[in-house]
Amino acid sequence: MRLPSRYDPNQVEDKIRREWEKNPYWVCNPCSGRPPFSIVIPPPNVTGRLHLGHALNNTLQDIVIRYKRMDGYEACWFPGTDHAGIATQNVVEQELAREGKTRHELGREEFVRRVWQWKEKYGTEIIEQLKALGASCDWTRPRFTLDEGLSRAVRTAFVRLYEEGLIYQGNYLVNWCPRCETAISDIEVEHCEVDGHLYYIRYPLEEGGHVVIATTRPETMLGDTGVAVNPGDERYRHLIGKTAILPILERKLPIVAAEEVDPEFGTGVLKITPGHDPVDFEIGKREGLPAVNILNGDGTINENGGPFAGMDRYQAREAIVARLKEEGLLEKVVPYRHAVGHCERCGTAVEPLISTQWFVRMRPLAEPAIQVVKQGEIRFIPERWTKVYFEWLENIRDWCISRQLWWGHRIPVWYGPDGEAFAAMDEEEAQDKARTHYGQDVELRQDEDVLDTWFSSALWPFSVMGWPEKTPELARFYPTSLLITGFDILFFWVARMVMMGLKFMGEVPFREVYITPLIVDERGQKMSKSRGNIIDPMQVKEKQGMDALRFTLSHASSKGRAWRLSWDQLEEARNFLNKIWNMARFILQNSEDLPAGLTLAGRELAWEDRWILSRLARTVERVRQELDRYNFHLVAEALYHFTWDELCDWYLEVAKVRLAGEDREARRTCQLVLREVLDELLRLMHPYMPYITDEIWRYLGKEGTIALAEFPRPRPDRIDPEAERLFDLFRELVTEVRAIRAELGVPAGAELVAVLLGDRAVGEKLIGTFSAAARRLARLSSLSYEEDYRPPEGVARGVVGPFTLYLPLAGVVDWDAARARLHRALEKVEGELGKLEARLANPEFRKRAPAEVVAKAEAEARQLRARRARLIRHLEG
RNA sequence: GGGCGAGUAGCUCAGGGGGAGAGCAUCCGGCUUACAUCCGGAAGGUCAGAGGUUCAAAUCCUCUCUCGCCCA
Repeated sequence: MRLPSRYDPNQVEDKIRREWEKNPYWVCNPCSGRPPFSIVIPPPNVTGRLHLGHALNNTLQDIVIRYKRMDGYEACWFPGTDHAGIATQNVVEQELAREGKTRHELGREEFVRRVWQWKEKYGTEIIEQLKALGASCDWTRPRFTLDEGLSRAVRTAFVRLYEEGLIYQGNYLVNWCPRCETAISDIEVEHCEVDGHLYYIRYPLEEGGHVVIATTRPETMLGDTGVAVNPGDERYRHLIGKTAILPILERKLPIVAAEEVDPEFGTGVLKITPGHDPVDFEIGKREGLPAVNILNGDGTINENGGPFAGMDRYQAREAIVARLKEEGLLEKVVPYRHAVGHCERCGTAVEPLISTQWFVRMRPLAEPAIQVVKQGEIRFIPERWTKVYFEWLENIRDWCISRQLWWGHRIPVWYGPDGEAFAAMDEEEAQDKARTHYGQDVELRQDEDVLDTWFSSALWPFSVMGWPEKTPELARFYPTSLLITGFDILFFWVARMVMMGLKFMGEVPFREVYITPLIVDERGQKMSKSRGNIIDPMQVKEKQGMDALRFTLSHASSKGRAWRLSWDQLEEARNFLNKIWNMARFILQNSEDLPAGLTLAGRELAWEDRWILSRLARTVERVRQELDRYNFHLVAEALYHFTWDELCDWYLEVAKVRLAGEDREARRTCQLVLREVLDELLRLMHPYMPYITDEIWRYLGKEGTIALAEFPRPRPDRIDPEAERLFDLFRELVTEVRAIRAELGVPAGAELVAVLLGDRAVGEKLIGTFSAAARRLARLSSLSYEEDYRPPEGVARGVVGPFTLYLPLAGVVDWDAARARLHRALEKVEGELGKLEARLANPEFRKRAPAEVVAKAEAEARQLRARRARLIRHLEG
């Protein structure tokens, strides 16, 4: 068995992946007897390529699902993709634009066909990348939010909500994106601070004189139908009930009182534009002021804009300002920074616009969604997200679900000749309903609009399992066990799934929600194309491998909202993989001659065997515990520490003594322990680093994939404090010798004699057990315990636990350095002892602190005093 | 305006009542046949600041400062 001395993930990962794909390892069986554990994937957009956000949450999902699968659960991870209405339509429109065409030229049917083509071509790319990441989804059941079954789920949900009065149509002010030419929901609007201007405009009064009104959007004055002041504002109270004249258009504007007016803003007088401002819309409704729409869907001024009709909204702004200036009605313009809403998808400034849209009534759905979390039926991790969830749901507004797009679920509503609406599963059913309503057959036409993508996503946890059919999957795997996603879609998706799950399934969609942080670059900035700071997961795969990426990403589960990723960290993970590879290589090479069928049972273990098995048992416990708490980073740390600092740095080094020794049986025992530890450690690490562990697993001569092997179980019988104490002493001895050598400038090759003095029983046991190992690791020609030792001239002294260590070094060494070293050690001991003694001298401490804390402090103080005494003696000698 | 998060070694971050940890970087020494993607050693911190609670605070509470995010 010749393994390369460097681990090359590119050689391994694709090979293992093909192996996984040839076999039905991840296929789950809803009828097995195992306890179920299920996750639905946050469906990535079909427009997408895998980015680090995907890589992160899918790595974590995969870690959990692999863990549960190995631990005996029927673990099912449901995969799929999202049709992503606006985003996908946009990319296809861009493609058309390059051909010099628009979707309108193509027509709806042809355009939708183009999008499907696009989806077929690119929609699988991200799935391929997820597979490359190692995601062990049940790939035999991929779903797409626009496929036949899910479309049926969407129509079913819509019709039911409509029939219960939870969906309604209305003419309201919505957020309109003039570039996408569709309505979008409140949470699809991103507010960003923008440097603009505040324009102070004179509005003449009918009775003479004028009021000055400040606005950031002067073009909206074309839609003004009133003026408002705060009723408590002394300056303007006399104007209430009077009339102002709109400049340019000369419309009469009643002056009304409104509490909403902030006397501090601008001049304290507000123009009322019910057609283009949410606050004004409310005031207008209350005061009976008409709403005038001045905009076309593309952001140009419509026929209500008088002389400005046809201009773009920003052109119109300039033209209006120029005109006002001409007429002497512009008092001043001052720079002003304010928040402007932008379309989340395309970045265009959105316009509030009145239009007829479909809405979901949210209050009745939100209330139960709040309750289930309050009652603990769903738990957020980290817990603080619960509050964010509540705050949104408690202040929820109705959800605008219609979109003026062509790509998506067409709204299942048909209109009769008089505009009567019939929501139905299909046209036939709509006809039936219409017939009943009208008493005769009439011509129906279907609503042109499609539904917000998130409407279908909200049904995902049960629609992927076949709802509205009653399927075995639903019976077995709903509610799902866990959802892992980013906080950016807490409102868009998580909250809505809870509402819809409760509504249609009568049960929460998941028990736990793990919220991941956002990944940013090493300087803490968002990764973006424009910044050029993107780390591409597929590039990482090539350079360091997916296991390295996964291991690095698993560190992200800390407390913050943002987590910095750098190439340095990826390199660290790559080094770790190389370490694992070489550790395995060492074990394999040194146990090639191990006869099959030998086991550890009945063999007498060496102290170091007991130590490593004890450490491994503790690591297993820790890993299970932290995995169960989703402390992914602590698991990673435990794996790293055990593998590198305990197994490689100490156990393997000590094992070399027996491996190279004459004692055949001792050698066999050592080989068996090495194999045992490797076997168990690989299984323990598998969810984190599936490729390398599966590869090594095969070299161990195991059947099948490690992914279906048993996850290590707790072994309290292997925990061995006595072995740990003795081994710690051994490590301290070796470390002390090494430190003295290094600090005193002993040539690296020189072999030294070492003598220990102190507790006899322990000393003899230590040396009897670890003499050969200590000699090897500390480069000693001899190591002895002596009762009665008279140190010669030129001896270096050290302290090891309860022992004094002597290293005769005549002529080899820098004695000033030796003294300096002892001085530093003494200072450190005295510092620690001083603090400890002060604590112990405090009667309150003795009275109030737990007994074991006091006892521990006393023991430590004793040890420190002994250590100090020896150090002082050494300095004197 | 309201809320949340972060501030610990030069850098990236763990730790969250019993006295400070890792990786990288730095310095010194090593190709010791698993690994130089390595090995051994060292140096480096009044845990943002100020109060408080406690026998005991990086850790809990209050306030302040800096940065980031979310909601209005």
